[in-house]
Amino acid sequence: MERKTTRAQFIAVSLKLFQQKGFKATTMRDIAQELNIEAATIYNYIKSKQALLDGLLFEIANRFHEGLSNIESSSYAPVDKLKALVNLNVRLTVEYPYHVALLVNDWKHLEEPRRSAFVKNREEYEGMVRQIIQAGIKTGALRPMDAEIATYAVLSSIRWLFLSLIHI
Amino acid sequence: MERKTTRAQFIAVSLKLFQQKGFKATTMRDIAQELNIEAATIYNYIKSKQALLDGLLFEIANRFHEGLSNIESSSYAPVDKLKALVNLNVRLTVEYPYHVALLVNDWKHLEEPRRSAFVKNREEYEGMVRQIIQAGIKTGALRPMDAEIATYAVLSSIRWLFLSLIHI
DNA sequence: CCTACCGATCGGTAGG
DNA sequence: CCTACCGATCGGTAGG
Repeated sequence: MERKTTRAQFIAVSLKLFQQKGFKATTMRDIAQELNIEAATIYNYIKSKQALLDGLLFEIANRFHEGLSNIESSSYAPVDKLKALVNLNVRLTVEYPYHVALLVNDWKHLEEPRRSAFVKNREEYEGMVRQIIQAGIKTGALRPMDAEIATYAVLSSIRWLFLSLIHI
Repeated sequence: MERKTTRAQFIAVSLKLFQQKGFKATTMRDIAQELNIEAATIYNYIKSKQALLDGLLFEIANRFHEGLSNIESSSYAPVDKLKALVNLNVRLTVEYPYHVALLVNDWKHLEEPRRSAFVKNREEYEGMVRQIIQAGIKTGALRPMDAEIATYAVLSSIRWLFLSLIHI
C-alpha cells in the first residue's frame, strides 16, 4: 500500500474539514485521520495550525487584492471596472471555493498581528471598490447613490456565490 | 459591591462573545471573566455550553419559522406575502442581531440529533419562501424566474443586513 | 512518517 | 456564587 501524502493532499483535506466543521473545531488529529497518518506527521507539512490558517487566508486575500489593484490601475471606465470586479469575484470564487469559505468564515481566528494586517487588506479592498463606484457616479455613468451601501451590496454577492457553490 | 448576575446579563454577555470570537473559541472562562464570576458558577444559569447554543439557536430559528408560517397561512396575495417576509426578516434581525449572527455563524456546532432538527427547520423555511415565489409566478404577479435562485437571493439579504448591524 | 510524550486548557462536577 | 478538582483533548515537540 502506497503511503506518502503530498502537500497538495494535505492542503485539500485541511480546507475541506475547515469548511465542514470550522477552523477551531477541526483538530490536527481530524486532518491526520483523513490522511491516514499520525497527527505528529502533519508538522512535516506545516509549522503550526495558525501558520496553516495564515497561509491559506493571505493566499486568497492577496489574489483578490492584486486582481482589484490591476483593475483599478487600468484605463477602463468606472462601469467597466465594476464589471471586471464582478468577473474577478466570480472567477476566484469558482476556482477557490474552499479558500473563499475560509476567508468568510474563519478570518477571525487569525492571531495578532496578522489579524490586523488582514483587516487592513480588506479595508483597502473595500476602499478601492468604493472609489470605483464614486468615480462612476461622478462621471454620470452610475445614478447617484450611497457608495458605501453599494460597496456592501457588491461584496456581499461574493458570500452568496460561495454559499451556492459549496452547498450549505 | 453588588454581586448577583442576572440570567439576562449572562445571556447578553454570551451572545456578545460568541459574535466576537465565535462559539468554539469562546470558553466558559471567557464568559465568566466578563461577568466577574467563576467559571463553575455559569452552571447555575445553564446546563451545558451545548444547551446554551441549542436554546439560543432555536429561540431565533423558531421566531423566523413561526413568523413565516403566519404569513403563509394568511390570505395575502403572493407579492404581499413576500413583502411581509422581508418585513419579518428586517424586524427580527434588528431586534435580535446577535441571535441572527449566531444563527448564521455557528449553527454547525450544534450536535446531533439537534443539528438535523435545525437543518430540517431551515429547509422548511426555505421551502415556504420558494412556494410563495412560485405562487407569485403562477398568478403572473412575478415574472417567470428560477424560484430556487430567487429564494437564495431573498434569504441572503438577511445575512447582509445583520453584517451591517453588527459592523464586522 | 512514527512512537512516545507533555504542558495547557477546556467543559464540567462535587459539595458546599 | 465559590473552592477544589478532574478526565479528556488539543497543539505541539523530541528524537528517530
